[in-house]
Amino acid sequence: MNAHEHALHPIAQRLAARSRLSTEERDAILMVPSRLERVAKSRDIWRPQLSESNVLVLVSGLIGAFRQARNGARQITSIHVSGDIMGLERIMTSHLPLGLQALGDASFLILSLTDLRRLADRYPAISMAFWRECVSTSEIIAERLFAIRSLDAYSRTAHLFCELAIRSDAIPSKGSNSFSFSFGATQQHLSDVLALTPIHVNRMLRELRERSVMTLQNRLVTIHNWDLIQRIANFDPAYLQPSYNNAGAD
Amino acid sequence: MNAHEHALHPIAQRLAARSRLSTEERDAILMVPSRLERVAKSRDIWRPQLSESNVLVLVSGLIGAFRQARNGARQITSIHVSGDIMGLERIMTSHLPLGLQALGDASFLILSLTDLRRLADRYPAISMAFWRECVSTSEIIAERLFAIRSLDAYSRTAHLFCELAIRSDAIPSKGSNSFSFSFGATQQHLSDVLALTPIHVNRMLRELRERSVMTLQNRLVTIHNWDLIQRIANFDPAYLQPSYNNAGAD
DNA sequence: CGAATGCTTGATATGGTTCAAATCCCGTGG
DNA sequence: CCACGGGATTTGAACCATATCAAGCATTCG
Repeated sequence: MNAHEHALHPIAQRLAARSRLSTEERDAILMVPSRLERVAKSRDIWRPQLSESNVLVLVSGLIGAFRQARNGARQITSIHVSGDIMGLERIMTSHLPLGLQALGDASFLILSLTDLRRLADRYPAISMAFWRECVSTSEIIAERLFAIRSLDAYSRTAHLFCELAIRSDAIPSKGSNSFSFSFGATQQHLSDVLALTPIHVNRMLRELRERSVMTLQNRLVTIHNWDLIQRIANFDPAYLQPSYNNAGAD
Repeated sequence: MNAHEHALHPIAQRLAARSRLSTEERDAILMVPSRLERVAKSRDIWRPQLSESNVLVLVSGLIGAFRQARNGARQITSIHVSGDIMGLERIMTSHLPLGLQALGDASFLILSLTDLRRLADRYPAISMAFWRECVSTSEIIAERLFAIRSLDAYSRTAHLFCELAIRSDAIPSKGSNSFSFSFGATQQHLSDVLALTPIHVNRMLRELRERSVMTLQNRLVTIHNWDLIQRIANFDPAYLQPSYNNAGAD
């Protein structure tokens, strides 16, 4: 096993988890060259309006995908957790106004768009797997839009953590009602995701803490009562359902 | 030319406009059976949580894609205009919580998911074209999320009509600053898209009218000053850029 | 140990909501 | 052709969730 094969585990793993891939296809993915990069502290990785020809795979930490208004105000459209593939839509449409911002420390793989396009051209199953990834990202954004509209600040905050708990694979298989996962973003970042002021985010977190729903401290989220927080958030994990494996059949 | 070929023009046209398709591929699309359906007046077409095995192509009128909370509150995540393909993501992931609602009178084609899957399996270029459609829909949702967060009610309303003007193909090629397009939805519907009360939507429309920016009356939107409304909306059409044609090259 | 960054709290302001009600508009049936 | 009815639009007034402004406190890190 060479360095690349090892380094690429994340993307192959992600695709294989959600789509059925043959050994040949899996190997083809492992052959794609990549380079690991790290950022310490929150920092912009991509600016919107910048034509980029790379795709990123998050290895550790959190990255926010954002859009930016002329006045500098940001909306983070989705928080990415490790294993997520970012910028894949560019295979279809280059020049999208997408920005990426590390939320805390992060490390990620950089792959070339050209390589991935070649891969998609050659292996239809991989192309499908990519497509499925894009749909999944899109669902997350749609659900956030929904949450921002119809939930008040308290439920909205709860909703985000419900989503992250599942996407970070933090739910214990045992029906335990309490568990933890790491979360390195600041309250400022949270406010960019939730469409709230940092001040108000702080108050909502306090309330969640005081009501023994969940705590966020030391970059660690602890859910005290999984049933309760889901009820508060009006949360229905359907939209996160790991996609089904076969594209050809029902 | 048989009935089906005629009926399917919309979908073939849309795909061909954004992706390069061979004659064979185009013909294959035209062969897919479809059925035309109409609804008079606003009405739900699909309920979320309903597992549907169809894809819809809007022929005339407007259809809103929505999510619904348990308390009945709706967020319309995007308004579809004629030519749009709805529910295509289901090729990849069935069982998505998507609802569709006619906004006013509408007519649309119904195609079977199975047929389209077969098509995608057989013709990689068509599969790519589908994928591109999904990315494009997803961009529209992301931009709406952004608008709801960072624009106030007035700009937000303007923003929606900027988007619709372009998507409805209403912008005159001549650099004229004023033009019209039809828009059959009610202010109630608008409030579901904009994340505002119907009352407030009404006020924003009044303000736009009084300031000679645009008018909405008799199911017709008239933009009086295209430059101005774009400035008010902070609108940058980049995200609607008809996608580029070749997936294989930069 | 000092500086920076993030967190927390209080006081005040406001954009948009909510509730209530009048008016307009258009299709329908007499 | 007119009267009727019901949805859609418009307006007013009071209220509230969240923003804004201001300031002090806690951590972390160089």
